[in-house]
Amino acid sequence: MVTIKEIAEMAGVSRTTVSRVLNNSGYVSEDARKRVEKVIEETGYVPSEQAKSLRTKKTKVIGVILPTIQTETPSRIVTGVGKELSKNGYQILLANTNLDKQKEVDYLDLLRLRQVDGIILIATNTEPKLMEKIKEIKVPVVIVGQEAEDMMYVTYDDYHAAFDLTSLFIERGHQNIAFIGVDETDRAVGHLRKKGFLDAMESNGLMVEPEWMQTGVFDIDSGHDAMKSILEKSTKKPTATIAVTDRLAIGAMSYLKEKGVRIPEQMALAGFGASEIAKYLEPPLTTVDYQNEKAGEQAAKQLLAKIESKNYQKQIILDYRLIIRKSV
Amino acid sequence: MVTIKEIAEMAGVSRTTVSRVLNNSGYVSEDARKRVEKVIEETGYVPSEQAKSLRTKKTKVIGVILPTIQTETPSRIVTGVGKELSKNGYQILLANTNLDKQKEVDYLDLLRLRQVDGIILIATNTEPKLMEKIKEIKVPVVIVGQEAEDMMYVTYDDYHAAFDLTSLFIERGHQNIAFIGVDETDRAVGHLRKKGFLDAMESNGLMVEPEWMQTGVFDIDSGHDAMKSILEKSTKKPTATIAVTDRLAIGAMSYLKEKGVRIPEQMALAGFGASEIAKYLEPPLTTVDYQNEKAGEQAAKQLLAKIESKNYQKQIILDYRLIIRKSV
DNA sequence: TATTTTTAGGGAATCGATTCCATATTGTAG
DNA sequence: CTACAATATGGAATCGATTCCCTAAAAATA
Repeated sequence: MVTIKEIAEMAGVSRTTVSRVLNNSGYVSEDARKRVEKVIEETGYVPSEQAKSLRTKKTKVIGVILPTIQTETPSRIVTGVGKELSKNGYQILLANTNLDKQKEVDYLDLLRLRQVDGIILIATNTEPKLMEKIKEIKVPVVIVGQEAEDMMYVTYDDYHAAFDLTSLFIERGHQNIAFIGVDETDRAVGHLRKKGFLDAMESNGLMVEPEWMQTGVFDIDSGHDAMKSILEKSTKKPTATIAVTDRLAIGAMSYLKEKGVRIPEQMALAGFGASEIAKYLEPPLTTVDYQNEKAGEQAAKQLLAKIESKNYQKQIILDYRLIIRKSV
Repeated sequence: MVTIKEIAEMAGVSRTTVSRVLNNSGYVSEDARKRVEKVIEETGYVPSEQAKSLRTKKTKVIGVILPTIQTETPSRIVTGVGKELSKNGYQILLANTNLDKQKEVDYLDLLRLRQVDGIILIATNTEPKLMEKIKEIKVPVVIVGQEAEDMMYVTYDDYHAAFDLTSLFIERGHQNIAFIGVDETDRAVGHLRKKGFLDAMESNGLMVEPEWMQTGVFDIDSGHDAMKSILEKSTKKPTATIAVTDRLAIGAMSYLKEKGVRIPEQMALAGFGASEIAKYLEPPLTTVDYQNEKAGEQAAKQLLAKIESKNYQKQIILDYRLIIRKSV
């Protein structure tokens, strides 16, 4: 591996001059510049990022913390982040928590030690422990998917998306609507989507039976089980169900099919997340598209702007789009 | 950020001694060690990875090159890689090619410049340009998902998996079997799975009409289109179809449903990859499970062994498992 | 007791860049 | 013809660790 020192010797100049050519800074004569450039060309020299970052305190690496890489939402976000970063010569250091909340906190520390220039946190919660750590580490952090006071974030309008989706069901004549949610420590998915649903129901003067409100985790089976609970436990049967993720909806759908319940005639169904498969289900699933890739791009863009001390938007709430298919 | 120099001053020793305590090397008196440890404890000092790697030429970072993060196979592999690496204090630098072959080559260079200790390449091909670059960069590289002479790799027994799956259809009485493949530059998925299929057919004395062999790309729609071609173009109609990925199978399934073709009565169907959704399709899809996460773990394990000059297995071919469901 | 070996610890070089500061040369305004 | 600014370049310090080499004291051996 050739170093700046050797380039300097070969070009008959000092390391300083080579550095000036590299960084386009200071005064360098046309003659010297040519010689240095020629040697660089010939040797294929590329400066060591290690050495550079030791001196400059910049690594051109962004840490990305995510709960799992195996579901579509985070994958798409990372794709967006990656595209934007690579355009700007940055790279991603990946930290996968495998859904372990404690690790979200731990990785913040670890990434700081790795001297990343910034962190993108695809968050599952906004608990105080996590928020405090973010403030403590003094590395710019952008949260994706959750709102949090004082923080930089890019998120979705979960409340209104849920409100609109519920309104759609109501417009189509449904009065008894069930809801499959997740734990409310996930403010975005757990709390806001539920609130949007409940407010839409209330503002239309509709009641929600407690048995219609079920809670699952982020997998298909738990959607299946939730649907089962809804149908078995409720006395008044709902005619529609909203699940807060497509996977929960898919699980619900599989239970309905097992029981021979026709969709949407006997039970309308919708999810969130515009998963690829939704379109190919039978019937195709109504869902909400959040443009996760764009969220990732935005997060990266704002983070880089902040890092490079340019103007940036601290908080972004992205739009959503209902994709209405045959399941309603 | 506190440095080794400050720790040395606070503990009343030289940087050398602090370094010795840190690395458990050389002679340090019990007394001095205690003092240094106390100061480290109090300050929460952690040595800079930058500085360390500048000197030692080790970064404890592994580059992972993948074609996309949005499909299950690479995601699972990365999950496995991540688990194994983090156990050993290594981290992942992610390079997403977004299916651009040229970038596979480019990223090898880029990761080398970042001084990664090793690279895991989730490969889509084994073209000479790529293989040459791997040899050129002199960083240990493990290929996942493809076989390649002289290289380190972890892959699957694609040939026999396809052979067995085809045999299963034949055992169940199918004689006319269609095949939805992909481009053969992807040796594993394109070539070997096709060869396994053809050899199984041949060894049972079965003919394959050219119209039964369709080629798609790695998405659902192209499975749909391939199925369409098969049914529209063939004169003798197949009674079963094998698709080389579950997504292609899902596409094929959606076409069949559109046309009211019953599965498996009129057309049996199977895919590869054990995608999560396969189980919830209607009918549940028969598929081949490759244990991708394990492949990722193995790749990481062997790579680290190589890096740390321990014994390692250069080439690993992992087992597979047929998951037989109602679609056959 | 003399000599060798082990233990302990520091000084300084090193890794590969950037950058401050000093110096030399050339150009330009007064 | 000065004086001063602009241009051009290099020496050396710096970033934060590791590590080679050297010295000194303590312990073991002759």
